[in-house]
Amino acid sequence: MSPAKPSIDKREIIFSATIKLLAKYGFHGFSIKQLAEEAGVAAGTIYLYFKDRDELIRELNTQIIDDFIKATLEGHDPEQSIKHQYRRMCCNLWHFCIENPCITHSKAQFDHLPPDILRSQRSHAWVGLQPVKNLFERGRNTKQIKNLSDDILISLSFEPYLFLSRQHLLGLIQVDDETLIHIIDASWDAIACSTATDGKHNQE
Amino acid sequence: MSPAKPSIDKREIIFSATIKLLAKYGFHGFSIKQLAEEAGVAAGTIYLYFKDRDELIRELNTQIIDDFIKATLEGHDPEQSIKHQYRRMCCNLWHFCIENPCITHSKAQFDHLPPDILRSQRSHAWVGLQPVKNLFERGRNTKQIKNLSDDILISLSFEPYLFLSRQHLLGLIQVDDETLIHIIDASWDAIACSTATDGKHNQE
DNA sequence: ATATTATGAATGAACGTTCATTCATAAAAG
DNA sequence: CTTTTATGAATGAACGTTCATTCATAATAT
Repeated sequence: MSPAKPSIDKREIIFSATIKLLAKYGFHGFSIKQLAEEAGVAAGTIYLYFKDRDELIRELNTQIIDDFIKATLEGHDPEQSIKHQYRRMCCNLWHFCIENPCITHSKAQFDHLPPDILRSQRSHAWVGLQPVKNLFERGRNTKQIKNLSDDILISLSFEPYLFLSRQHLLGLIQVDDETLIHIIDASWDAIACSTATDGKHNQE
Repeated sequence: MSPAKPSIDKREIIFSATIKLLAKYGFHGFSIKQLAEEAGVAAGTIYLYFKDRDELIRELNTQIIDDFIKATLEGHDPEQSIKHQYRRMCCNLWHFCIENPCITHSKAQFDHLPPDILRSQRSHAWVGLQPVKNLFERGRNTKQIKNLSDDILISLSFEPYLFLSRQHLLGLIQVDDETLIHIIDASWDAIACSTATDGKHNQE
């Protein structure tokens, strides 16, 4: 029907169409034909930008991880107090999730790929998460954060936001701004050393 | 090869073969033919026990949820202290996860099905989770647990164990018994009211 | 003109599902 | 105790569909 248009960022168009479809249907019912239709290109065009289906999925995965990390670290300032940095990150992560429903739901699809892919995905992610590692390290050294490994701290602190935001987006729960603050404080409690005074109230 | 036996638990055999394959390959690369091979039955046999592929998936999903809930609540005693009940549940959940790698990995596959299926899955789960609701309610009333909704408390407390156990099973992290205790305490901190003395040390 | 970009019909592999057939066992008949 | 008849669990080749991928052709850009 519509022949060769100028084309600038067909690649991006294909990416976002993929995200949209993955968010909507998951890997079930995701097909190149459907993707071509959603993206408004011919099936063959996709193969001009990606070697095959798997490469498309892998590269999208990498980009989504980078987007999440970038959003989470936005405005990061290592000079500030640890709890302040942490709160900022949580807030960033939460808002990125609810402002980008398709990305959030797509990401969930990628979380359970074959083990070997998960491994490379993981090592890639940790590179970008260096500021988080630094934050945790400093927190452990100053006895503000529990003496647990980075992975465990991540699982206890940031991971719940992904789960919660997905439920929020599905309309299964409601999280308003005030509740979010309480959730952030709660997740902080999970990783923080429970000294008598941890500054919970005087930093509000 | 193996002739027509009376057949008792072919259904169970098919179930566990499905779990095994889902854990290994995910929904990608899961096919009826492969399932038949893994289960040691003919492709057609599967359709004697399940209407179609989707029904198999749905019923397996329900059974897995029930297994998780049953395992988590094992030995549950509403008479004991809230923290004691909570610790028991966490411990149960963790051990069920690491003792049943295939179920744990399979479950992850189901977590991201189409929204309408997720809804019914969810409402089904909450029925079995009544003891957890009761625990949270009592905790909120006695100011031992933060005044947050059940969903949010679940996300902050139990959900991380699924994520952690998957990583543990993949060999990406190591969690020994001592670390587990610290994780349980940490997840308790997330949902517990942070009064000056919350009995962290005198209940050990 | 030539090079680049896009197309979508064509292809064959792989898929879920069906169904005519087999056969070990159970029931009935001798 | 045989022999005959009936059963339905199990089979796997075959079917129609859908899929990812290719490529000859066409459109646009340089």
